[in-house]
Amino acid sequence: MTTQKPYRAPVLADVAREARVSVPTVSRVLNGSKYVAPELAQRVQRAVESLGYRPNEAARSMRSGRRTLVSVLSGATANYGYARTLQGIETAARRAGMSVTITMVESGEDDDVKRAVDLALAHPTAGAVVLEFDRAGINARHMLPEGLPVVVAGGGSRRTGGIPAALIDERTAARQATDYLLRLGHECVHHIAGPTAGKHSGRTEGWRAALTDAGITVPTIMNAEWDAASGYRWGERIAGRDDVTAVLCGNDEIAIGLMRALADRGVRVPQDVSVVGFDDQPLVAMWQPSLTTVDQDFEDLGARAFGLLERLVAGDGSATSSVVVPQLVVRESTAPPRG
Amino acid sequence: MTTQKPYRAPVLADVAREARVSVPTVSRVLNGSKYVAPELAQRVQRAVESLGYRPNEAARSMRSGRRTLVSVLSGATANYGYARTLQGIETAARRAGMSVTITMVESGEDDDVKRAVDLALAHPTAGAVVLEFDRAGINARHMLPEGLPVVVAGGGSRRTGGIPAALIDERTAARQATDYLLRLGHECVHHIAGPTAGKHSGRTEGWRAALTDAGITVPTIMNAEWDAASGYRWGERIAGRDDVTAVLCGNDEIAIGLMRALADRGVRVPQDVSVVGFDDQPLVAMWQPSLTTVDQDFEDLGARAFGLLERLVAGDGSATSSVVVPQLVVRESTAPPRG
DNA sequence: CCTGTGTAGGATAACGATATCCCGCGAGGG
DNA sequence: CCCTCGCGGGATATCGTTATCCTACACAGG
Repeated sequence: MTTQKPYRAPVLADVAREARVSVPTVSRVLNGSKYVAPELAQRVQRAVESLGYRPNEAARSMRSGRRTLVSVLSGATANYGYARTLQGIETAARRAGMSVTITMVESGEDDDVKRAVDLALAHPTAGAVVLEFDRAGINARHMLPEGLPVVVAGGGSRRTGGIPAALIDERTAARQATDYLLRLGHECVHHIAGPTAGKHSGRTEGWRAALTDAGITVPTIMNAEWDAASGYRWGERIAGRDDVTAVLCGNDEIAIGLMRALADRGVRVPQDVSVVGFDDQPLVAMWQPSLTTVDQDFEDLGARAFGLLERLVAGDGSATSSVVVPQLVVRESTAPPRG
Repeated sequence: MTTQKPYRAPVLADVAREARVSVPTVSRVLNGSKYVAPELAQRVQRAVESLGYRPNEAARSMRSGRRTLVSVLSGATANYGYARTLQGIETAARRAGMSVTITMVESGEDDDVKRAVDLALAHPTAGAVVLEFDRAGINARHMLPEGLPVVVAGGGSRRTGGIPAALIDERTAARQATDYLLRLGHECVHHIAGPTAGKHSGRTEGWRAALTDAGITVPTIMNAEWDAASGYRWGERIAGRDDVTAVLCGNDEIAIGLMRALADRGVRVPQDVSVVGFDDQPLVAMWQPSLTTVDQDFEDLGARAFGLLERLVAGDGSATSSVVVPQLVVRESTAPPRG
C-alpha cells in the first residue's frame, strides 16, 4: 500500500524556476503584457505546458480584485425549470470564463436562508443570481449584502425592488391561455395554483385579469403543491363537478396529475374538461392527450440573467430588466365545451 | 444618478479596528482558539455582527490549505437524473460547510473537455465529483490531474480505474426487469438503448445477460437518443411487428415516446406490448398506463458520492466504491402476453 | 531572587498571484 | 558628453487570512 502524497498543484514559482525567469515575468507572459522578449515568452509557455500549470483564480482575484465566480441561489429542488435555468446560467458563464457555484436555500426560514447566503458568498464572488420562483429565493435576495451585484431570474410581474431581473412574463402568458379557453366557448376557467406563500404568482394574476376583463365571476382558487400528486387530488374533486369545463394549472405536473385523476373517473379530456399546463416539460407533448401548455424558455432566461449580471459587474448602470412573453402551445388537451 | 461605490466587503482588519484588538486575535476568536480573554472575544463577536463580516474562504484556504470548494463535472444537460444527483451532492456538501461549483462538459471532444476541466479547477478545489452517465463525463475524468481527489457518480458495472465511485447497479436492475418480463410469459424482451458511444451501458448488459442465461437468442439492439422523440420513432416501427411483445427502454423518456407511438397506431399497452422504463421520473406514475420502471435514487447517489470525496480528502484511503441496486417498480404498463 | 510554566495576545511571515516601483540598457537629440 | 525616453524584467509590496514566533505577565516552587 503506497501512501499517496497530497496533491500539490504547480504554482507560478515552479514555472518561473523551470523557465529560469522571475515570477512577475511569468505573470506578464500569461496576462499578455507587451514588454516581454519573445524568447523568454516561449520558455515560459513551454514550462507552463510541461508542468500542467493552471492559474489559481483565488490568489489572482485576491490581488487583482477581478472576480471570476458567480453564485446562484435557488430553492431546494431539481424541478425542470430550475435545472434548465441553472444550465442557461452555467453555459453563459462558462463562455465568459466564469465559474458558477450553486447553493440551495432549504426553506424560507431565516436560519436556512442565512446559512445559504453565508455559504454562497463564502468564496469571493463577482455577483449573485437569485432564482426567484419561490419564497426561499425571495427571502434570500433580501438577505444579500448591500452593494453586491445581484440579478433576479424568475416569473415576471413581481416587484424586484430596483434589482435588474430577467423575467418570463407569466402574467401575460396566463392571460393569453385563459383568453384562449374563453374563446373556445368555455363560460368559466378554473385555476389550480402552486404554493406561493401569500402573494399570488403572475400565473394566477393573469388568469384573474382575463376573467375580470371578460366580466366573468372569478371562481375560488384551488391551492396545490407543485407536484402531480397534488394535481391528482384536485382531479378527484373536479370529476364530480359539472360546472368545471376548463382548468388552467400552475404547472405541468399538476396538469398531468389532474388528467390522470379525471381519466380514472371516466371524465374525458378534452371532451368533458379542457386542461392547460405551464412550462412545457419535454414529456408532456407525448401525453395522451398531449398537453396544451405554456412554453417557457428557461435556458434563455438563465442566459439573460447572466448577461445582466455581467453588465452590472462591469459597472454598466444601464442594465435593465428584460422580459420575455412565453408562447401558448396548443395541443390535444383543450377543446370547446360540450353542448 | 448617484454613482454606486463598488462593493467592498468588510475584512478582518475592519473587525480588528472596530473591536480594538489585533488581526490575529480576531482570527483566534473566529476559529475558537482558547487563550482569548472572554471580554475580548465578546468585543470581537459584536464587531463581527455589526459589520456583517463574512470570512473570505479564498484567503483562508490559501493560507491554511484547507479547501471548502467541491467541483462537479457533468454532461451538458438538465436531465432529471443529472439534476437530482447534483442536488444530492449540493445538499450533502452544504451540510458539511462546503460550496459546490458546477461545470458542464459540452461534448466529449478534447477541446470542450479541456476547457471545462480548466474552468472547474480554476478556483482551488478540495476535490471533484464526475457525473459519469455519458462520454463527456468519462473523458473529463481522464483529463483531471494526477493526485486530485476524485470520485465518480454513475451507473454501475463500469470500470472506474481505481477511482472510488458511488454507483447505481443498473446491470442488476436491468437483469431483474428483464427476468420479470420473462416470468410474465414473454418469449423475448426487446431493448431500446440510449447512446453510449461504443461500450454498452449497464442497462444493456444486464438485459443481455438475462436473455442469455434464459437461453433466449438476443435480438438486435435498437439504438436511440435519450429523448422521447427518439422512442416515438422506434414505436412507429415496432407497431408493425408481431414478434415484439415486451420492450425494456433505456430510460423513461424513450418509454413514454414509445408508448405514445404505439397508442397512435392502435397498439395497446400492456395488452399487446409491455413497456418498462428506467429512472422513475415523477411524472411517469401518472401516465396512462402508468409506467413500470426502475426507481433510481439519484439524490442518494449524489450524497454517497460526496461522502466518498469527503473521506478521500481527509486522507482516508479506505474509501471504497458503494453500490446500490435500484428497485423495479411494477405498475400498469406490463402484463403477460396475449394468448 | 531566580527559574520555570502557562496564559494572553501582538508582530511577523507566508500562501499564490499581480501592481507598482525601479534600475539597466541602448537609441536618439541637443 | 549628457539627458531623456522606451523597453525589458527583476525586486518588492500587497490582497485577506492563518501559522508561527515571541514577548509580557502572573504565579508557583526552590
